[in-house]
Amino acid sequence: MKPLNINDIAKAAGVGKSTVSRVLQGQNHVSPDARARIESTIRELGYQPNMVASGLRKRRIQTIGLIIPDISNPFFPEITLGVQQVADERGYAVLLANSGWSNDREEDLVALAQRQRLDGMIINPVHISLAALRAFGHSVVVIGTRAAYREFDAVGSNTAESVQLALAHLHALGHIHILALPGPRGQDSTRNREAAIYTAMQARPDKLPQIHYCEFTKSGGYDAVAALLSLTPRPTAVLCGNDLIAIGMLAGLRERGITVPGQISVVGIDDIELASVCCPTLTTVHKPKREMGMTAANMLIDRIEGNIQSPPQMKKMSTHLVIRESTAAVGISSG
Amino acid sequence: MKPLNINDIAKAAGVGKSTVSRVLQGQNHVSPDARARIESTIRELGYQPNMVASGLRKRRIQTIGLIIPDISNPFFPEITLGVQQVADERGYAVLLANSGWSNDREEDLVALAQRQRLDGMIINPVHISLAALRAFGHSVVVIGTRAAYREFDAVGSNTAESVQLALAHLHALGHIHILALPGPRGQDSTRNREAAIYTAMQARPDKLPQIHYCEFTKSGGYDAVAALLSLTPRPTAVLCGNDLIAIGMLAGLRERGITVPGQISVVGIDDIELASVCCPTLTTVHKPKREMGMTAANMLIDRIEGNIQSPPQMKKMSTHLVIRESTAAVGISSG
DNA sequence: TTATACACTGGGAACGTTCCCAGTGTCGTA
DNA sequence: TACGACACTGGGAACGTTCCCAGTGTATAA
Repeated sequence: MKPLNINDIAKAAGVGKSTVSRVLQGQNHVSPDARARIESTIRELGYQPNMVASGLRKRRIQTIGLIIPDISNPFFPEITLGVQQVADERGYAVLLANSGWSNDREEDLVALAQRQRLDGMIINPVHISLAALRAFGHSVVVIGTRAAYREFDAVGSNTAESVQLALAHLHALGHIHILALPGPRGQDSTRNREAAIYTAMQARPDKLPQIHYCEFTKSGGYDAVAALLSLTPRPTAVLCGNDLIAIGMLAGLRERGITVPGQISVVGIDDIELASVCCPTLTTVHKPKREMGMTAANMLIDRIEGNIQSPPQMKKMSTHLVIRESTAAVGISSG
Repeated sequence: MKPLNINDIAKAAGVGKSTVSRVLQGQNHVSPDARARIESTIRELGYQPNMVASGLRKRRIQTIGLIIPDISNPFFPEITLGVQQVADERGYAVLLANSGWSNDREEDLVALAQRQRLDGMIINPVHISLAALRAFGHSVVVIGTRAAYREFDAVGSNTAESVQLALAHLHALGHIHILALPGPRGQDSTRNREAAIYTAMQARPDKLPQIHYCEFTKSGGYDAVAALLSLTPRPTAVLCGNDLIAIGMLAGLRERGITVPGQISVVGIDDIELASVCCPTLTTVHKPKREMGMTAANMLIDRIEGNIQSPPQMKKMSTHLVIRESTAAVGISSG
């Protein structure tokens, strides 16, 4: 009924519980004979050590938290896979939670992580306060490049570079009237993208893209079509804050019979798998999502295991442009 | 340095630790005065109870496991969201792990769940043995409708119905030469789909679809195009085991200049979000993924909390056909 | 021979909760 | 007044590990 414990094994193997514990932890100072006897007993009885008890004593539960906004956004499963792969290799389990872009949920989840005494946490923060994040009291790695969180380790993609690549591509194709959809108004990642736009356009401030705000979702992009069509002169290209927005926009444009890239070029950011399948296939800026997850997990576990005492560092992964069908040179007929 | 514990709170509030514990657990037999003092002390000092210690004593850690093959398959994030929503509402956290379709990983993960003393587990099994699943020793809910696991609670979609709907649709459009891609050879879910095909075709066993095996992935569908083209007479329609296969097939057909649905009709199963975005948009059988996840979580937590003592039950969620652009009546020119 | 080092061993305390139980006080009723 | 019922209280044992430490034995060096 009750699962076996270390004493049962000790008795069955005719040794003390300390010796069993040493074997479980792979320590020395155990005679080959005792070790063999213990190991075979464990196998025979199918004993699985209780990590809850061990966690209580060691203050290490071999589990990290991963808090993301929304696992159904295809950007995040890739991050998750990267995190899990490394966590797994290094002996950690991953507790996954979705904040649903809500501040309250984010703070609740961090409090939960604290109660669960997780060894560390990787979070893609949306609104959460520094105070709440500090209260966690263990190592934290932030996903994203937001200055507000600079006191924590972070891994993100180079937003400035992504936006720069996308805009340069559109400029090279002759696009001057551009609409930018950097994300929802008032969110940090939106501001990052806007800032990147200004930086990229320093040389020609007269040709700044128009800005329109929308959610980071398919329907956000879909709804933005109306805004696009109300502008005069009508933009010939759209720079979308992520691929989901771009895909929503493609759907909206198709519905209205506007051809892409014939009448309007569309470029996304992220390079989710969908981007290579939608119609037309999407020109976008590739982010190394899997690698970002792996890096985050490695940074976190290095901290947890004390391999790093240095000040917090931010790793910016580099990005590259993937040219597909959704962009083309600005045409003569555009109306 | 060291986090607060229940004794610190007891001392600060001038009561015994038992009383604090009672407040934390929302029990009676605490005077309003003491309760108020304790609650304000907790808030003031920012105390978060240690769920590891509590878990050790209560043998309940308020965490369930979710083991799926691959979170990057868009079918699973939806399941995950459903599970998490319910788990969250009912006070449980979710430990997520990917088996990567590997038997060894599956067994490792179940052993991990056992060591972590998770309260229960939801698993979409691929190959895992009953023995390994039984060894877990806590409640298990299986995702899928596979007979082998009938000793556990299960929630799945009605495969027979899905296949029946898809085939009926193709028949109604006049398709007789059909290729079916039920999944990878030798996997139970593949066999389920095949069985469903035979059942659906009982009335006209002479017109059984051709069968070709492939992975449940985009590239599985992509590679299957070659097999499709080698058949004579060439099938006019393809029934794909899931939407990813269908989308891979669409990509492969487009590359070879074969029009869909002009020359070949394609139908999928799952209705992932991608299906409404790809080109042409995909006719498919809708599965209530989110609801399946919610149901699984509710069944599991009911078991954990002992609300159900009844024999294992299987819930089959019903499905429905979503007709989009990828299917049409069989044409005159098909070569 | 003796001292020192070190591999090996097992018992007990500690981790932070929850639960059991025994003890106090108050109230209503016989 | 005496008594049971019951709200409230706090101390100690228990959950299953890990770590500390003291103790044994053996080999090596002086």
